[in-house]
Amino acid sequence: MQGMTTHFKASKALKVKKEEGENAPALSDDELVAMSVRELNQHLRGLTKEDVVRLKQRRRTLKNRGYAASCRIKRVTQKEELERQKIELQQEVDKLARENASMRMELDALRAKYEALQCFARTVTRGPSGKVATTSVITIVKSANHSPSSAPFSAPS
Amino acid sequence: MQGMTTHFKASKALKVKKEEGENAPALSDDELVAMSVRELNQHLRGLTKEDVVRLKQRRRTLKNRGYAASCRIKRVTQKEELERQKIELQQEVDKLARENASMRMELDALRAKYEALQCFARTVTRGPSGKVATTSVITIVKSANHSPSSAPFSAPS
DNA sequence: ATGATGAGTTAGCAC
DNA sequence: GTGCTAACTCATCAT
Repeated sequence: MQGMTTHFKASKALKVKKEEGENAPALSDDELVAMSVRELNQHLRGLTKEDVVRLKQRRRTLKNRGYAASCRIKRVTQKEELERQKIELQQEVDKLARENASMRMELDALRAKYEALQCFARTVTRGPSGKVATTSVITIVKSANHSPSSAPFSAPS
Repeated sequence: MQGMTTHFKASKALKVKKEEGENAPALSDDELVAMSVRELNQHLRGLTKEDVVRLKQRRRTLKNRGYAASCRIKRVTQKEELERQKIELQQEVDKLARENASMRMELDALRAKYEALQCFARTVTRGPSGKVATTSVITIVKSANHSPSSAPFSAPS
């Protein structure tokens, strides 16, 4: 709109101090925006009504510039946060899916082991002559059990 | 200047103010921004160099206004998309977690059933006198099996 | 008064 | 030239 305050960062230009006869302290943007209301009022003494209004408006504009920057930062932060959470959830999905697959295999293996043992139990309970049954269940168990840690049951001594 | 209305294939209708000696068609913003370059050049005939520049600049500004709007729409759309995906992933996590818990219970139940059967198999194979063993495994099975569909194994008839 | 945000403007990049 | 986007300004709302 009006060609004012282009984006240059005046960093503490203290060329003109608060000397006595000087009424224009030439406040930098940083100084003006960081000033408290009470400090501002001290700088406002001896200025025309128009200058007061102009200075206050400049302060407001500078503040707004900062608010706009915060707003943009907040926006990108929230977006990054969403993306972070999304990745986190995706990892959790992967982890649970892996656990799930692993458990499914374990379940299948156990079911197989169980059915093998069930088969053996049937033969044993049906035919009381246990010698052949014992031999056959050992064979079944060796083919069904893939984990060496847990034998389906102790072989009879 | 007003006699060249032979090109009626122009997209927008010719407005008023074309009759008098005024050669400013008073393009609306919508017309100007929707115009093709070729159409624009036709409207540029007989204008000052300054007016040409001004009109082109106005067109650019109007275009930019539209771009800014698209940019904002895109921004909120992407954010909504992220939130949608996040909800979707959360639902998937919940579903997998439920499946997981269910399978864990199934696994525990099966392990218990298996151990009961294993126990029974040991007693049967160790002591060949099968009468007491048969009775005891039936008792164990009744306490460990919670699903009525699958009995651990058929009770001996 | 202060802070936040939608919309419009400008500068500047990429194609 | 066209489209996009960061930064800025302004209007407007809420506190």
